[in-house]
Amino acid sequence: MLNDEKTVLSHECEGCPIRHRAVCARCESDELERLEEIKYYRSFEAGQTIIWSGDRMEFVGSVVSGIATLTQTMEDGRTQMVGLLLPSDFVGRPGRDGSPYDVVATTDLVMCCFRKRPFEDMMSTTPHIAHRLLEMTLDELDAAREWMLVLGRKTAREKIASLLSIIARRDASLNLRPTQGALVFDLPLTREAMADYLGLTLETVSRQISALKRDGVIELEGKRHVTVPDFSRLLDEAGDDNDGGMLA
Amino acid sequence: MLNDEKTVLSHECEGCPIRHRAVCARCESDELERLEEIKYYRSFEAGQTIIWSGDRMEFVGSVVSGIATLTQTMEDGRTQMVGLLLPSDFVGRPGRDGSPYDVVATTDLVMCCFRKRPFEDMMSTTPHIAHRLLEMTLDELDAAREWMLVLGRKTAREKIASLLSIIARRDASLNLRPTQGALVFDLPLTREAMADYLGLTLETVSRQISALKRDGVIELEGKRHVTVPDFSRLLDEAGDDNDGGMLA
DNA sequence: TCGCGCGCTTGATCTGGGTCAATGAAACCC
DNA sequence: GGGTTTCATTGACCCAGATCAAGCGCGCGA
Repeated sequence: MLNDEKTVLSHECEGCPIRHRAVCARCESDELERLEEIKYYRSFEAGQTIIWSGDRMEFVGSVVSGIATLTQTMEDGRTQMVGLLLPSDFVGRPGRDGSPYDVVATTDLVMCCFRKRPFEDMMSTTPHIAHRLLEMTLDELDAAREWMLVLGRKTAREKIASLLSIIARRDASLNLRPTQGALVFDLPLTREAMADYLGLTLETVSRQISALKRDGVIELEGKRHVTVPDFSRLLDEAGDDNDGGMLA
Repeated sequence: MLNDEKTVLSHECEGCPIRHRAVCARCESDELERLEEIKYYRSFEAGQTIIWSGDRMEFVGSVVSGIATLTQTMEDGRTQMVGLLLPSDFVGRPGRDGSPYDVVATTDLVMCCFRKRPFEDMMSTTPHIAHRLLEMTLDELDAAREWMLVLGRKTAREKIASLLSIIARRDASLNLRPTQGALVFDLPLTREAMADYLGLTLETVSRQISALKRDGVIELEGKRHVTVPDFSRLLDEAGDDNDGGMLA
């Protein structure tokens, strides 16, 4: 389903939404060149903090491979993850200097970055880049608000199912077992990181995963490898409206 | 405080971020005229639903007076408020047709609207309007993520204090009693609406408000009129970093 | 090969906030 | 002025999930 992007690539950068979704299809070649000039890659190791809350951010960019998280922490140590960044997700706040949360690489991570100042200049002179940024920010806002429902009103079991279905949707869409509609994927987060995302403790996460396994909603091989035999069942458990069409 | 609206109507519109923050300072006069052409006002009564989740939205705009909320509901009736719209807040998703949540007027409400299609056209030809939209969307995103911390990790008492401090900041900054740094404001929400915003029940909201009153953090006159004798005390209760500068 | 540490699981117990139910108190309307 | 409605408070009890604590299993370095 993403194959046609390749035809557009000319320079590939798998997972970079600026190039793929906004630039390639519509940019003039000199815009592509200017982007190319301010672009660079950075790698991070699992566990490394990319930006501390309050730090100046010198770049915007997007995740190419691996997982990053946005995390807020209270003085007494309580932490809440406020964003989960999977490949192709955008990081950065054009027009703002600081980051209001920690950005952490939870797995080994590669990012495709653009130097911030020149990127902002391009943005202000290239309407469709600005437009794409707005699109992406609206997507993030929708995701944040959906997550507010999860945090505020769902039970622990529903929270786990919600998280699994999000990861499944994003991560497993290519690993679909087409013969039977089962999804297979690896959990990219520790139990503790899941707890931080879900507003739970790691013990509760562990218990609820065990419960979902016991009830046949998921199958586990090792601690991280998940098979979802029936995705709509998982959506039911998540309490989501399941209009069924999603995997059609 | 909004009386001057009348004097201003032909041009300025108190509480409209498009005109005030983005357009007036930087727009050419023909842009102002075009905006004027597609602008209109709408009034709603307390309790009225402005847009149902899934509905097509024909306008974008901003709150002039009154309070609106964004609400998500699960099939079984659990509801979570995902946005609180005070005067000057923006409503709308340029580039998108439907609303993913209910928009409800919780008090009598006046909105300043722009017809959506022509507004989008203007946006794509007027970079600084697009830029302002991005700014506002980033603000909303920050607010949503801050609220995720509230929902996921704070206690009931901290949640109430957080909500009060947000309303105080927005609503009471003009009603400051300068002699003593006390803040006075009216709660614009029922206990139930507060509960929906905070991921609590209305009983818990009521109990915690009583507790804050008993402990002298707030004073109540009637059910809705609040005095905060010491704002930094309230911030402490909210668990927020209180760097003190806010009211300086 | 052993031991050590980290990620995870599971059990026992505790508690914050939910649930259910009764009462109070304004506002409003005959 | 009394009845109805809506919003809020308060009490008694309960339970989902937190907390505290004990192991398990696997990878890794010596």
